Amino acid sequence: MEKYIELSNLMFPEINNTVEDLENKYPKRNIEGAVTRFAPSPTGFLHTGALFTSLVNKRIAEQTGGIFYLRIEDTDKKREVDGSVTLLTSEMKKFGILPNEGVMSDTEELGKYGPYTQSQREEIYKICAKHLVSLGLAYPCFCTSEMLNVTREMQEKNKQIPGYYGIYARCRNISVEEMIERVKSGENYIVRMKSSGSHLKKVSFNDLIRGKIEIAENDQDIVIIKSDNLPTYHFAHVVDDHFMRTTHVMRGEEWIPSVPIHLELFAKMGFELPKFAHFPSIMVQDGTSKRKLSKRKDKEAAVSFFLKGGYPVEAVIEYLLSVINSDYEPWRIKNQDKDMFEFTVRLEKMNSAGALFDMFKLNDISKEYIAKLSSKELLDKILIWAKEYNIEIFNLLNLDLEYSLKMLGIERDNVKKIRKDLVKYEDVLTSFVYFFEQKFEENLQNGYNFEYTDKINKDLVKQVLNKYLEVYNHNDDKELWFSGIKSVAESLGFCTDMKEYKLNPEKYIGNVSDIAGIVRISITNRKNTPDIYAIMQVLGESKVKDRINSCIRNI
RNA sequence: GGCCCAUUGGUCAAGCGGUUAAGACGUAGCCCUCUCAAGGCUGAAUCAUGGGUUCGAUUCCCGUAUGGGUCACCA
Repeated sequence: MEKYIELSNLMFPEINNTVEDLENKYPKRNIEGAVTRFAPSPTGFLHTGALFTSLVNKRIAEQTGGIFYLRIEDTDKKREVDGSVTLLTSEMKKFGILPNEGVMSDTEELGKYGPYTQSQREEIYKICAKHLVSLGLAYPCFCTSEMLNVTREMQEKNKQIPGYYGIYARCRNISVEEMIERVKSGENYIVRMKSSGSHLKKVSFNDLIRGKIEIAENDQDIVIIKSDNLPTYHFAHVVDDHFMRTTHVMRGEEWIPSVPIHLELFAKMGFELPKFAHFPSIMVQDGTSKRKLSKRKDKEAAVSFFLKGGYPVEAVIEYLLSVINSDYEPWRIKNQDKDMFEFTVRLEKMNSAGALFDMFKLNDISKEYIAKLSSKELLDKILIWAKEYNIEIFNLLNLDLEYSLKMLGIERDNVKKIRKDLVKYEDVLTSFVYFFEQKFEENLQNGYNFEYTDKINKDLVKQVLNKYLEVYNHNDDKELWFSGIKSVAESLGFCTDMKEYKLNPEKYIGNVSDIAGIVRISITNRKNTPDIYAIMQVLGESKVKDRINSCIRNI
């Protein structure tokens, strides 16, 4: 026993504090609610799956009146990408899932359980590693990576379970005396946990989503401190989640296979076990099979994809909510006016199979969301978005804010008949090009979109437009406006009654909708638009007349 | 390959031993209509497979298949 203590002092001479000191420094939290966390590696942008994970963690904490904190897991210095923390936190902020403790930005940290960046917690891990060594539960391993590779290859060749365990765990059987000698002599080493498990025995734990999960015990002497003096994920997870007093460890399902390691580590450290929940992955269709959403292959894997395109962040969150608990949608339909966060997320209702990312569904939720906004709210949101992501749209809308507001207000007043053609903010440009003079003219470079037929030829179109100009009165209300269209139709031999036209099409040149269509194209150069009367009202009398006249001249 | 997790329409999924197997997205048709969108109505489409257990299995158990995950001094 004393030899182990000697060894631990030799390995960690600079460490004087004990686990007990840590227990005192980071006392149990005095709150009822769940303490949850999101613990990404700073390897780049915020992944859509990570957004999903942090959303659940945040909701569970908030619903129970707990704490949701952000911890940065930067123990792999090779993979670290500069600026990640700034990106990660700013993207979380945009989606409204900022933590209430931990890393808040690259320069700011909140809370008494820090530091919340793992590379700054070296001493804490060392205290814990030293503790294990002093108890004979961890030991220095002098094996080189070359030796490890040779062993692994041999094991694979012989169809044995690869890894550092049993007889292959060469350094676990070195006598303490020899360990002391070799450490003293300055030999390089890393620290491994001395496993006492057997893969022939099973351990089980309760997963909040999946229920009881039974897996073989861990029997590997896994590395806890690497040669760069930083801990491995497993060790850092156990130490941090204990001393940050996490109550619910909720992460991706890729962690399930390593839970036995964590279980053993918690036990060896004498720490109380947190609750576990493992989320299914968000999948994507790839040919005939599905696979995990991939950073490299899938544009929708990065949350910046939604930000850039101008998906309302609320819509993305609502979509994710509907993936988390499919009863979110019926709830939403019933509770139109409620905030989406009034919906209670239930882990046990979460499906444990991976769900395909459904762009159609997102689009639908997004349309629905935008449709519910007032034109003022919409304009404000688009402006905020455009200022950062699409300066052209920003400038166009700013040309005349009153005008932009009226434009967005078209067919937005009638709740039952509201338009849903905007999926994302970016779409204003394609949907409403013809409202912007310059854009409209650019579009005209390719000519007008008239489709001439035997009956409706260029001359007739001109005739229609000339006649229409005669009856056009900008102050007409919608009904009068339509009778104007009808009168043009009648005078040129077009039918004004749709049913009649359908019955006897041969009697007429065309019907009113052809007349309206001609006017529509002359003003917007589009075959399909929202209510043409409303468009004319927004454009204003002079612009309407200019466009019709210009059309007559140029076709 | 070992181990783990999963499997209800094209997609997300309700269901938790007896149901005409919900709903939403998508899709098809019709209606409405100045076009489109929206809206309304209607339709097509699902329990992976083989064994058990049971009076009765989508539901419980076992095998098979398929898909996913994981087996590092990465997280």
